[in-house]
Amino acid sequence: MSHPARVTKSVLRTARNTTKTSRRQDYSSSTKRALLDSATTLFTDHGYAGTSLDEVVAAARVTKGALYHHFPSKLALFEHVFLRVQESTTADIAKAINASKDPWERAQIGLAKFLEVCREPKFRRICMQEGPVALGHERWQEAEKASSYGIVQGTVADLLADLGGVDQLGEAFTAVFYGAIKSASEYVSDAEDPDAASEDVQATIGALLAGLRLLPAVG
Amino acid sequence: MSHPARVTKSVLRTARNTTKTSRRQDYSSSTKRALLDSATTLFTDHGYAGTSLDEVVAAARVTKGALYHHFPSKLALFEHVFLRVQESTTADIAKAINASKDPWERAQIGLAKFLEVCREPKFRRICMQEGPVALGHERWQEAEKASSYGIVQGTVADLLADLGGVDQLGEAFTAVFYGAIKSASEYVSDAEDPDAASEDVQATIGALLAGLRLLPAVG
DNA sequence: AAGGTTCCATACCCTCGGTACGTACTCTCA
DNA sequence: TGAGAGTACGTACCGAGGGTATGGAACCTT
Repeated sequence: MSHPARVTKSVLRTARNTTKTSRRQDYSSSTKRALLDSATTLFTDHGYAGTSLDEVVAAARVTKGALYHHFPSKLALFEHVFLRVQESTTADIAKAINASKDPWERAQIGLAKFLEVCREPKFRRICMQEGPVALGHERWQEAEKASSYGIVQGTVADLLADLGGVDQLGEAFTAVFYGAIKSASEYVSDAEDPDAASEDVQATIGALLAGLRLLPAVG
Repeated sequence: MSHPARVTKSVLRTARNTTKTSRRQDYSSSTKRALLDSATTLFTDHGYAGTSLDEVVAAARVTKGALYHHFPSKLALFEHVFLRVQESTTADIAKAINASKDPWERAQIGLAKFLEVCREPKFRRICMQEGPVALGHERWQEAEKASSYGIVQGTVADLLADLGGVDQLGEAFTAVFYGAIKSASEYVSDAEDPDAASEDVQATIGALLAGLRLLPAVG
């Protein structure tokens, strides 16, 4: 079998391109990307246990030999998919947040953006639902702390600093708040009118935070 | 093979017991319970995908014939286990809550109790982690609404009614609040000092609710 | 251009969920 | 009270799917 589909990317590069990637490497990375892409859509649609490697390699038009050349196991394949989705999503949120400097506004923007990306089935299914079970709770939490949770942590820290004197509750507050917005995203995604639900949820969380402002001493 | 282990329950009943269960039914229900018990511990320790039916039947000292006589599939077995754990847990919480009449106190008691039961690996693993993936998000949510979520919904409704005039946010608020306490339970369970973490978390949620009280108009 | 390496296909193995069927035990009823 | 019926299993097997061993073709190196 020749490789008609894989050559696409390499022929588009000019002859005087200085990058030293060989044709062979182009083929390889292209099939790897094809595997990751098909795996992403299949995992999104049928979950981790619900998709067979035969389906993945068929969709990528290769065989299991190719898959096991690039990934040591099904779990490793999922982990790559997971990290890729998580990374791109986190980057989106971080970019949106950095549009402002005011901690309360940043929190508001971040929440809205988070609710938005959570409506993408890819992120919901792979990162929120399948992730913890497939990777194991421990590994999943570790990855979370480096991405979404990390963003919330920073945002919340700024929020609490703005209030002053509640440092000792920071960790607990972050955990609780993170759970709240995750659940909020589920609520929005499942709602028959997601836009209206999104407004309700943002109002609710806004109310909770506003109430926090009125308290003289939280700790 | 005789059934030395299964006879235990029936011989304890007195001879003049009026219940009309036959010896055969005793055997049957005993093996079914044994299957559910071993499945519960194995699912708790290794998750749904991580436990094989061979392990389950070996632990229950029967064979797959017995298992498939009582349950049509592995998933059905898990669902029985799931519902059993969920039901007993929900009953515990409901009982604790009903010790008081004041909505704010009921919420506080319920939260404390919820944080407590979530520290049991059985409930955490089966109902919180494996449940949504194994049963499917839809089926899991349906079961949740009839148990833990239902309790929270009632408690929150009383809370908001006490505040007055926030009916339209009830649904969204419940969803957000439920996510908050679920995440709080995780935080407590994973903490190196769960008791201290539990206090922090309860203080945090208490602060959020207290802030809510100060708001003139939430909706 | 010859050898080595990378990349991938083919064929096979093993675990595990599920099924078909046989059997022993028990309950019912004549 | 014993014979038929039905229940509660055990045993043997199948197929799907994750994983491996092996071979070969294309490519890079020298």
